[in-house]
Amino acid sequence: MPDDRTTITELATALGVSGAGSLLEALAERPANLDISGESWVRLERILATGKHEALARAAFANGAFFAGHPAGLDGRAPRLIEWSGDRRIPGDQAVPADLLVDRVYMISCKYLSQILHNTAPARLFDDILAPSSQATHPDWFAELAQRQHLALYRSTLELLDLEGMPDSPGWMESTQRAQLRSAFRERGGRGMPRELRAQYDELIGVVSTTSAERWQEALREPAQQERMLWRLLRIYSATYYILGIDRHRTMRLRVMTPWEWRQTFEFRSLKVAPDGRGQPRVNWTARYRERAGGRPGEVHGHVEIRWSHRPFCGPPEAKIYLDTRHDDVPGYVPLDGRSRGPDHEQLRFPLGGG
DNA sequence: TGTATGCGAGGTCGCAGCAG
DNA sequence: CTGCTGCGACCTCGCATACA
Repeated sequence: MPDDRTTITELATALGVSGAGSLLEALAERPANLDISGESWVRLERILATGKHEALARAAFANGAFFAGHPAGLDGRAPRLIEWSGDRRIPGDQAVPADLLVDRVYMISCKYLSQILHNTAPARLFDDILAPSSQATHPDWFAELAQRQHLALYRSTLELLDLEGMPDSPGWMESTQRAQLRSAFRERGGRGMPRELRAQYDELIGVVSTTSAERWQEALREPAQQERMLWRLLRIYSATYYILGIDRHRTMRLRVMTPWEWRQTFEFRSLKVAPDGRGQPRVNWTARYRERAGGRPGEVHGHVEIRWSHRPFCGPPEAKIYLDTRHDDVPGYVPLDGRSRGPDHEQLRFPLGGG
C-alpha cells in the first residue's frame, strides 16, 4: 500500500487526466474511466478530508489536466481508461517507471519532490552499468573495494560500542547481532558515525570513492557504453513517457524521449566520472552533448552516493543516483510548454506550505 | 540578530523474490 | 505460508547561509 502522499498525488493526477472539472467534482462523480477500486476511492476521500496534502493534490490535479489538454499529450481527447499501478508493482526489467497508464498507451510517472533517479546495489551500477542483469546477489561493496579499511572500522566500532560475541567480519553477522549493533548505535545517541571513528571512516570513504570511480570509468571505456549509460541514468527507455510532478521550486511537465529520438536531437560527446568523497563515499558524473540543430553544447550532471541503507554494517551499502541538473535542462526531457486546453494550466509556485 | 530557506546526510518504509 | 533481504522510493533533521 503506497503512503498517503503518493496515493494522493498519483490519484489526483489521474483525476486531472480524466477530464473532471475539479478535484471536488471528480470525487463526487467518480469518473468511470479511472479504473480503481472502491477501497481506493474511500481512501482518497479520507486523505483529502484531512486536508494534509491539499496543495500537493491541487498541483497534481492541475498537472493531469494540463497533460490531458496539451497537444503533446492527449490533446483534448477524452481518455477511455486510466490505470493506476497503485499497490501493484510493474514486473519486468527496465520497466518505464509509470504510475499511470492512459488508454494502454500513455505512460505517466508522477514525481513529487524527488531528485533520485535510481537506488541500486553499487556493483550493478559500477560494474554492470545498470544493464538488465541476472538476479545474482552482489557482494558488500565496502568489503570488496576497501577490505582492510572496512574491517578496521568494524573492529573499532565493536570496541567503541563495547559489543562482545560478534563475528570477526561484519558479513558473518546474524540478524540478531545486526539488531544488537543497531540498538547499540541508537543508545549511544547522535547521528551517523561517532566522532571517535570519523578518521577511520574517512579512510574508507576515500578508498571507496576513488576505486568506485575507477571501476565505473573502466566499464565505460567505449563511447557506445557511455551513451547507453547516460540513457539508463536518465531513465530514457524505448518508449516515450511523461513526467508530471513538482521539484523544489515549480511544476514539472515533461515528455521523455526514446533513444531513437534522442540521437536525432543530440550528439553524444562523453560521460566522465570523478571521485568526490565528502561525508560519505561519492562519485560525480558529467555527460557532454551537442544539440544537432544549432550545434549548442550542453552538460548534464549528477552524483552517486554509496551508503548504508540500514545503519553501519547492517547490510550491504546501496548506490543512490541523483540528478543535479534541473529536469527542464536535461537532454531528452522535453518540457510541455505553451498552451493546453486543460481547465487549469497555470504554472503553480512552490515551495508549498503556509497553510 | 533573529528567522527563513536550501541542501546534504542519516534514516525509514514497503514490495518482490526467494529460501526454509 | 512466513520471514528475510535487496531494492526502490522517499522523509526529515540540522547545519550553513541568505535575508528581513
